[in-house]
Amino acid sequence: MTQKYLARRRELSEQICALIDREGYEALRVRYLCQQLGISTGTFYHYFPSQTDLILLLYQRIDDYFQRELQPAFTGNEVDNLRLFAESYGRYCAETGVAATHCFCSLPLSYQGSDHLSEARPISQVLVGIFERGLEKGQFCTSLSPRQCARYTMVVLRGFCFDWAKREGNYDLLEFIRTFFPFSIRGMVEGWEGSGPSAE
Amino acid sequence: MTQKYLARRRELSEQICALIDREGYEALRVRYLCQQLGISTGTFYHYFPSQTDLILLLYQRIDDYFQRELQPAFTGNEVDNLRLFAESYGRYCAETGVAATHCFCSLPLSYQGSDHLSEARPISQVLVGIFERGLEKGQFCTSLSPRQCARYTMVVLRGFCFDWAKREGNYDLLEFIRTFFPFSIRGMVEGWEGSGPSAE
Amino acid sequence: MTQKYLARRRELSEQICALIDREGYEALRVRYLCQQLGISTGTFYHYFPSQTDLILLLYQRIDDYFQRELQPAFTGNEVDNLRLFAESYGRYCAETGVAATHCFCSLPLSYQGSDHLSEARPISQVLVGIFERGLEKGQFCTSLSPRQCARYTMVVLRGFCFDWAKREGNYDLLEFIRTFFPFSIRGMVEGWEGSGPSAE
Amino acid sequence: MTQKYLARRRELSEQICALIDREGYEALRVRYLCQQLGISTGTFYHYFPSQTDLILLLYQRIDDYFQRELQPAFTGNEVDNLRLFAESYGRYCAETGVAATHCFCSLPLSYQGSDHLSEARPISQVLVGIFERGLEKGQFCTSLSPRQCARYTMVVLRGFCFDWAKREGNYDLLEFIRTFFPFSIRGMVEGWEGSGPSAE
DNA sequence: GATGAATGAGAGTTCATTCAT
DNA sequence: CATGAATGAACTCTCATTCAT
Repeated sequence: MTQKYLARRRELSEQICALIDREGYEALRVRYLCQQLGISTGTFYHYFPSQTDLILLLYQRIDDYFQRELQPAFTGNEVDNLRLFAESYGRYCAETGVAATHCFCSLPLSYQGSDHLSEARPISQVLVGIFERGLEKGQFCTSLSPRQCARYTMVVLRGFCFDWAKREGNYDLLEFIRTFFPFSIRGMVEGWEGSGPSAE
Repeated sequence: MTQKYLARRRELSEQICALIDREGYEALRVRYLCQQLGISTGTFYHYFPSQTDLILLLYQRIDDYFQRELQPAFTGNEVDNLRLFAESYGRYCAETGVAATHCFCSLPLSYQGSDHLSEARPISQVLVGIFERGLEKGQFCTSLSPRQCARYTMVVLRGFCFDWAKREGNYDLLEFIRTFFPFSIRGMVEGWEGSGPSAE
Repeated sequence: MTQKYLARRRELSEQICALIDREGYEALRVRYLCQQLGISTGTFYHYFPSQTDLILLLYQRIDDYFQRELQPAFTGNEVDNLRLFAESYGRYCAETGVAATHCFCSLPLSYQGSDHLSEARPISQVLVGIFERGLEKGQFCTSLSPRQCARYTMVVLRGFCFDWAKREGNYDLLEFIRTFFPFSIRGMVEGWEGSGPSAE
Repeated sequence: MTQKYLARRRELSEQICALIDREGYEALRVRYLCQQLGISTGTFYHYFPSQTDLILLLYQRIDDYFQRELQPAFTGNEVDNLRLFAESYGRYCAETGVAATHCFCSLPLSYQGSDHLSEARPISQVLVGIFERGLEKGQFCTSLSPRQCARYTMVVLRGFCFDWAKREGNYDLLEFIRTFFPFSIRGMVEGWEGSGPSAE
């Protein structure tokens, strides 16, 4: 039954994500993964036709996180929301672990028609929303379109997190974001300095 | 003779770099690489004791580029130099190709005691120099140290280039840098807008 | 099922042993071995995680032989049992073949915590038992401990068999043992001459 | 010139033997050996047409040792000479090292018409001489021929030394020989007990 | 004589994937 | 639904040996 199938698949997905968080890339080897999950390789391929499906899991998870957990916490102040977004992104990476962060920052380009970097992805939509509303309300001050702002923000944030993962998490990612993200954004926000930490 | 050995090694290095530029990761497989170069695996290992030595090639190349080609072009205006640096970095990636860019942006962390992300690398030193002189001359306006500025700049630039490579080079990297790099830097530079292209 | 796995493993083990007996060292090369057995290398590694596991096969086989086949044949006369042991050891080598004999006489020292020369191995235990009982019953006459006697006996017997293998089995090992083993033992046994073949 | 060639070859031989004593099997790899000796592989092959020639070196050396150093020390008492021989053999192995001992005990069978186990080898001749004179003088008491005695003695001694090497030299070989060699020989010698150490 | 660059077969091992049960 | 035995191409790396210089 499809219902059952999807439920089991979701269950396995969660276990796999947890495994990747704990053990990183290693967990992506089918045999090892199956051992850890206590299933046969046959079963794995029953639910995940290809190994690369695993990568989609990581993307779905981050999208879910931002849609379900973050968006409800937003306030009417889009500048604050933006800061919240950036810090949440960093916190997500820090919690998810170096390995998983490295993984979804670097590995996949696009796979089976699904573009993981796409602005169509929910996480980008959340960000675009922030800029749309912020520009409307005059909280941001830039000639860029909301889509451009969102794109730029994602590139920078991903850069931050990937650097952290490449350095094996040997510094405080959240602190780094709090210190340097304002620099990246200041140019787009009138009076950002007054509304958050500043390096000056 | 060592002279001869080094010359041959350099010759092979160049061919390997060219191959990686053309074909990317694939080229890193020893057998394939040897086929393409028309040498035996024995010869390869004669010059490159380990496969991972290949990665060092990419880093050496970029360091060479910035030391030999860029630094002599610097002027007394460090803000201009910074822009030059960013654009050169982008141009280097664009010329080097998607595959090689992806390769040196993502793959190696550190290898055999040589930390490829280290601020000690020549390319970072060049950047630190810009900020040191710029701060001295009052061309920059920030409370961050030159090292912090350089670090931040590298993280952002790498983020730009890696994004471009992950999207398989399907947009103009240089244009992207010209548009968005000023945003990342503006907060550190008094009057940046007036001294270069602006998105406003 | 583990049952099935072990059965298949045993089946392959036997084929491998037979192959080693026939062809010796050569057979230890994974690729060749797989060809001969008509299995893929993947299958081989499924049952034998490492090539060195093959060596354990040879040791297990000889241990099994002495525990299952020889020990039940022992009588109350430990001097006779000792002779039986020596001749059986020789017969085992002769039947097993030059190649396998050379193999387990020379190659391995110790592997993965299992010491193949150890006095703890079943084959040594069998021998120690002979000397323990023989000394108790006064059938042997020596100041050495049972363990020392067993150790000495094994060293000598192994020396005999290894020599035979090194000479490519070009003489009758059993006859050699019947002729010379008494010399090695006589000093420990009161009246050995009367109880067996003598070179006088 | 042949003279010069042989001199250089002998010089290299000695360096190689020293190297094997120090580092064991490893030294048998042509490349490594050449590095250590400071010669090119071409030079090596000039003097040693094949790698297996190296093994002959070890045999020649032991033969030389027994001919030059031991034989002159012999007395008129062949029983003493036999003991001297056994202890010298052990001492030679102990000095030569575990690696070299393992090497010449196990590796080669026969090569290019030269049988390393042959009774024709000088070392065996020395031993045969002991038994020939001993039997003549009535110092030994056995029905075996001198050649058989020598053969048996070599097999036992080699067994002792190989065991020592296989256990990585973790006990005192000379003490072992002093304790156990008499057992192996007692049956052939009237009154051996009185003429040397006994385990009783 | 001496060099060392070049060779290339062959080593052990990994791992995503298939498919009969 | 689930199993896991079987596959086999591909991987990195080693090393004795040759030969043009």
